[in-house]
Amino acid sequence: MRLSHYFMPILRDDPKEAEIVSHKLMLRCGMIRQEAAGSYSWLPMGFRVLKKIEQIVREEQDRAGAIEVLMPTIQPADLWRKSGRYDAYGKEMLRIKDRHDRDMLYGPTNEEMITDIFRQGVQSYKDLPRNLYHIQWKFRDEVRPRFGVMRGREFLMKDAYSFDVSREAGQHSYNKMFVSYLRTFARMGLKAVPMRAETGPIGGEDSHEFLILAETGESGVYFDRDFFDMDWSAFDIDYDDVAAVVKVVDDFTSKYAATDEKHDPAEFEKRVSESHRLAGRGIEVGHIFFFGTKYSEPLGCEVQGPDGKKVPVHSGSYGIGVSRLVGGIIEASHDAAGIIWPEPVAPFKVGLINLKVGDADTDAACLNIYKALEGKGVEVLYDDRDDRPGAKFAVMDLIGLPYQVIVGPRGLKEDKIEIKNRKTGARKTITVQEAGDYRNISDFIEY
RNA sequence: CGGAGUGUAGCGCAGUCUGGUAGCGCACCUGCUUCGGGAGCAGGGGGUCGGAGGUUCGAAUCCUCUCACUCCGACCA
Repeated sequence: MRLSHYFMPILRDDPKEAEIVSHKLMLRCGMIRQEAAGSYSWLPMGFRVLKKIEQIVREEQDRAGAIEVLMPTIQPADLWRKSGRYDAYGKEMLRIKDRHDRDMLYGPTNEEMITDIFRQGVQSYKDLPRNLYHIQWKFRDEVRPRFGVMRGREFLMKDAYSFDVSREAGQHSYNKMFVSYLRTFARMGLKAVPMRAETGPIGGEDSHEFLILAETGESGVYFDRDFFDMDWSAFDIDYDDVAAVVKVVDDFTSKYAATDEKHDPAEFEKRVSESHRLAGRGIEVGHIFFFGTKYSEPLGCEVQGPDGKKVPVHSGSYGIGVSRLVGGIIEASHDAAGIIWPEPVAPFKVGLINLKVGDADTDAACLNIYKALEGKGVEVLYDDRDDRPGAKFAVMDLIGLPYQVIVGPRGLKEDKIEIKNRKTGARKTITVQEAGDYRNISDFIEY
């Protein structure tokens, strides 16, 4: 993409309304624009990141055996009247009437609907287990939205719902989601620590929150520093291997980790040596629940067992805050100059900086590099605007693409171009010859 | 939902107390000089002051109502 043709309204100063760093940076980079309290338009830069995160979530859900569906944002109230939650949900639920004066609502969640879908489609234990998920916009009319996309009213969320024939099978479904969450967040460059959570008003038998560390997190967290030394990437696991899945879950739940709600200082001191005790703040990016039959019994969500009798299914629900993750990743990965995107979610991999637009040699070199990278499938944002070098550097650092390829007349005189790693600041210089007249430039960009 | 505050140019703000017909910085446009870490000079365009009503010869400024947004608290992915 050529920057001269792109839509990326950069702000030089922090907008007044933004409190936290991710909100400021997202506005300054032109990733989002606020349309109403807690409701945002996603501009091209932000949209690209959102889509990448969504896709990683999708791939890992699929890999763990979940099946994607899509349910509407606008739901009939009747469904919620049946579950008794239409009145219970309160003002957080946005209620709407259609032209026939029927009560509708903008879904704050889809539990009722997915349960209905499941009941209609599954009658026999032979059809279990199943895990259905969707990635959809939801609306909760929060009293006080804030922190940009971290706590908006409209937000993109992945919800999965598992249905199993027995407690043991349900636990395995829960464990699979647990492991898939580790994989999902690790792929985004995050260490999301699983912490035992209050099941809260939703209730159920088991629940874990996944939190990433950030100063602006909404929860206090206490955990064993061993988490940082664990291998977060080696879960190339066979999800059907029950024992292997259990082992990973056990590994990650054996260490102490708790939010302030569940924190027990005495236990913390007992289980974790002083030098390993870490305390900080965390942002919740995922939350999983195992309900058992808590909901299926009252809702009559049953299947016919081998003996012909109806048995309530064991269910679980699993959420990931997709839009929230955009802000969360920035909170966890930025510096004074701007965002530092982890490569898998970066809007572009490479920022190509033409330091002297209009200089024939520089223009030609940049164009060659641009074409070579695009030809190799490397996403590149080419700053071909007629602007001063300093401004270009500042903008490129601000938007935080992982690598910058810097080309100017001064370097080209010696047949040299420069590659900078945004995260480490490391720079290396390569010659045009080394890059095979730019054709192999992608080989020199570290991945 | 309680408390506090703010709405003036794309962004950040001054002007409001003490009414006289809107200003600054950045951004933007033109030209010249500059050009490896947010350049300099000169010239220029853009707002009717959140909205409605009222007071007044005259309202960004005073009064009434209203809408929106922000912050603190309680709540929450």
